[in-house]
Amino acid sequence: MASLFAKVVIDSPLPQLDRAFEYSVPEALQTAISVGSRVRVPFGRAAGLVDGFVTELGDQKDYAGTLAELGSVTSSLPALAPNIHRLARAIADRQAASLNDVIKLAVPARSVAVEKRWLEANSLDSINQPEQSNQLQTFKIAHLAAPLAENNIPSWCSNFIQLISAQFENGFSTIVSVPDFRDLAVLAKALSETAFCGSVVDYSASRTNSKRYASFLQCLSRGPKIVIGNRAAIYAPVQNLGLICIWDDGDSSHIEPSSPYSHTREVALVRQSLENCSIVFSSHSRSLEVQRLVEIGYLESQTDNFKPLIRATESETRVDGKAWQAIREALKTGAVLVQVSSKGVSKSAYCSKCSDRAKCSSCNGPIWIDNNQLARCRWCYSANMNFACASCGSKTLRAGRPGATRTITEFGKAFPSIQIIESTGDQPIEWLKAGPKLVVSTPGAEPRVDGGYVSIILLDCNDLISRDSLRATEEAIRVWSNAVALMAPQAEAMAVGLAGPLAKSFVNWSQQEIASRELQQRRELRFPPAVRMASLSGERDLLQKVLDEISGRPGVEILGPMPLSAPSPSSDWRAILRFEYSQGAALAALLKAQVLQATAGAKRVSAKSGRSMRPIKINMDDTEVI
DNA sequence: AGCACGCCGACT
DNA sequence: GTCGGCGTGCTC
Repeated sequence: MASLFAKVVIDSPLPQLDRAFEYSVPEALQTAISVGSRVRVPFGRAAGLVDGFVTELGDQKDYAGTLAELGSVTSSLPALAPNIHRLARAIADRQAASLNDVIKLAVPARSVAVEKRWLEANSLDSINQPEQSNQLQTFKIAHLAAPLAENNIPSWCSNFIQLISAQFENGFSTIVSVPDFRDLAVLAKALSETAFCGSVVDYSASRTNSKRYASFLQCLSRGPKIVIGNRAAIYAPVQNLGLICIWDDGDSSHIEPSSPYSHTREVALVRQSLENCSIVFSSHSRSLEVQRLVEIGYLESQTDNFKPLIRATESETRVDGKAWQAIREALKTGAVLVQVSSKGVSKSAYCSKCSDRAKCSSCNGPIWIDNNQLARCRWCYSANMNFACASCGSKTLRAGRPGATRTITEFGKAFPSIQIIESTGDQPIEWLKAGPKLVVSTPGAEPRVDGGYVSIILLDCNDLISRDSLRATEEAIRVWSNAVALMAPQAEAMAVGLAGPLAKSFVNWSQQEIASRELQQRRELRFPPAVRMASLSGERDLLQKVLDEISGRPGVEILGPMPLSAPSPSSDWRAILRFEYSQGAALAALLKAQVLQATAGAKRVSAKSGRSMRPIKINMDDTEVI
């Protein structure tokens, strides 16, 4: 038998091992091995074997030295398909993370029993092969979905199903990623009534390991699939991908909370370009990232022609007369939703005259009132002693207002005979039957009600837009819009305490205009997504060492570093890097190399001091910092 | 991460 | 003369 060589990626969190190692494949293993197989190999001076995936097979070796022999083939199954390997590599590079960080998201743990059962029904050569022929004309769309449902199927679902159907009939698969399990339930139900319901793969999170592995294998079996799930679904190993659908990309559940800190939207865009498929971002309001892609001509904007009935009332009291009246009227016929902002303590500073968010005089970062009552920038840590408002010139600050603390008891007193239901993030209610009832809910936890709410009251509007985040307006519009989408067709929504141009645009459902205006502001202030912002955090000296190597790079601005909590020798520090999109790839590579070098040299320092050494954390798109 | 290689201080 | 300290570097 001819000689065979395998390149293997090792399962290790170490960034210095983030590359392929080459092994010779002993004759006995040559028939079992394929690209993507799980294998075990000898590595370094470790006593046993370590796990890895085969990424390449060939009859020539590249490595100049002597090769070790591959230890064993755990499973012939191509668990790391070439397209998923390419995607994972690209995401790791973009996020300055390791391939293994991404593989952990993309490839579920193996379940021997599930795999055995699958192999009995599907032979290995029945696995779909990639094909690019007969692809429908591709499209890249940003879709503003009507806040409407017909027969309890939201318009965004029907729209997705139409697109999925065209792909399916042509033999191509679709991946749909949604942020919320309620959205997933709605979509799954709508899909269950289609002709292709048998090809739907539930790829959702929060299931047992064996179920996840079963769904993973289902994606590999013959025929087009419709994969629906949360973040991880974007890595589903389908081999004939025609379309990616992303619902509500503004929802922060689309962000991976640990390394590689990727966003489903960005992973989707990378996969779309690698596999040359179509992509649709659909939502009720538009995220500024998608709006940017529209404005640079990458996505084509599409808007459903429907305008919900919305009134905005300027009000000093939390629930004004008009709102009471609307609730009372609506309760005669059906369910009423009252959206309240969740309680919270705010430390951000505002101009006391015009209520604009206070911004740092040197870098435009958000100003907070720290524990010593000093107005400090959250980004560059400079003290803003001589604050002057950028909008009105006023020189006085005020701390943000604390969240409202009213309870639903006041509604109970006002409507003693009515059923009152509370739904919050901690204890969400999912579905309700139609009929008179008052539902009080925090944003994102609104129960769905059969036939829709007959009235929706958005309270605390002003609180929501003055939250401790520069994304507050974008997020407020998103949660209001998603609430409005739960209304019955002829119903009316009321936004209490909302005034000015934002109120006007929202009432007119001018979603694109709102996003466009907000994005223009971000451009002027050089905030994401007009630019990108990465955060680097870790031990102060180490961090400084890395920053020294980055400083002076064109197109990259360093803000900080500053302590993350009260300064102490052990507390972590954080610096923010503001950079242009064009700098992304080079900066990620540089950061990864520099962090590796700095932490390698620092090992002995921390060994002497007795402190355990934590590596520097790189988040290439930290949305928390704004 | 492990683990060995390598070059300077107190022991049979 | 050597045992062992941990700083350095590599792992196909």
